[in-house]
Amino acid sequence: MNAHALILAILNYQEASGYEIRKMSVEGPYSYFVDISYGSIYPTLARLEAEGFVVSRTAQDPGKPERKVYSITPAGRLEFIRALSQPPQNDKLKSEFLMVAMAAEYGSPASISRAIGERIAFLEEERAMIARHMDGCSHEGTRWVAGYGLHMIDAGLAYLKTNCEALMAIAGGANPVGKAAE
Amino acid sequence: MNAHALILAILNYQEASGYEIRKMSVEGPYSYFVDISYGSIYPTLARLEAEGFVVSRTAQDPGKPERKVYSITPAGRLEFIRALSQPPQNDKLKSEFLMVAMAAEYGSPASISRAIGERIAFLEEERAMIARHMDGCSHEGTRWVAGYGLHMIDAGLAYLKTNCEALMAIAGGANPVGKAAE
DNA sequence: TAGGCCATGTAACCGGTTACATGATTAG
DNA sequence: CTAATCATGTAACCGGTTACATGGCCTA
Repeated sequence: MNAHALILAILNYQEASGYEIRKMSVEGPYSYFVDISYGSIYPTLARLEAEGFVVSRTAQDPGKPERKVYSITPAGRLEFIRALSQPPQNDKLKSEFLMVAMAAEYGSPASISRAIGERIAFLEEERAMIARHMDGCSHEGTRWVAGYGLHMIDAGLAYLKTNCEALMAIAGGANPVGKAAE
Repeated sequence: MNAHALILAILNYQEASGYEIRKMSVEGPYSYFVDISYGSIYPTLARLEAEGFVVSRTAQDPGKPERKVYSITPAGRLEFIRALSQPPQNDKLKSEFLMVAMAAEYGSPASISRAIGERIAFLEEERAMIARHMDGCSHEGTRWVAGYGLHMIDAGLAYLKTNCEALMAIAGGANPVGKAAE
């Protein structure tokens, strides 16, 4: 899922400015499984417009800077569907937490406990965000995906809560720094 | 988790050649949450050696090409622990499947059903791989992480199996191509 | 009046992938 | 004889991030 396809996907359902697209990818319903920043949004929007997949108009709300609101064209919708119909790549998970957990023996119980605590806090925050998006949203596909997200986050939280002591016990083992420096 | 830290993490537990490191990141116990290819492994190994974090020796097994086996140095271990002690970044999930699911209304029931089927197959394969790594492995951190992986995969499979009909029902709705091209 | 949010955009950089080049050995 | 696996490495490219530049409005 590159910027190209993601932006098309968003604009397929609503028109938006670059700023709003970025917000959606960070705080919005897409944030669970995508990520994108200004540095790729604005150039991509310009390219999509040059290719005829989106068009822009300027909008001005009183007391706010001028916005460039992009909307998808018929060609863009076709392109979106084309992108959708390609066999999806397998999910890619990048987790530093799991790396840290794997090497728990090199952390102190305190640092591991902090890492777990922070992770639980993060997951609960994310859960709340998804739940917030879910009610008030009537789009079925979005609700299905949000349901998936909630389910997975709950599973993660459950594992963390029932196994945090086990992980801290690993951390409490030998003196790893000494071991590492031997 | 960049190549630098990942390679250090692997070499912290065992010596390995670039080829083996790549295998581990694709088929091995690390594959669940990292990914890396030759094009970044070999240059990174060279850099790590120049920096004194790893050393290499050449090994030759009869009937096989010569290998360059890398092992971590005390400085490398310190560097590994340093990397570990930095606050872990939040997980990043990239999922094209979820994007496709979200836009299920633009797919046919058949294509959605195929996507779900392929995903289930993939998850089951991954599950088997993790389970395979888990027994026969006595390293506690690895087992904890593998347990996490199994737990999450099971959660994903459960959601998919109980909600696949719902998703296909979305796909079976309107005539999306006509809608898209209108 | 300082900081935060709105809003757009660029340039430098970076981490990584893809594809290629090379070559030996083994199994079918 | 062919394909697969083992094994190392490079070069071109790419997608993306980070940091910067700019500026107006609103709130504390």
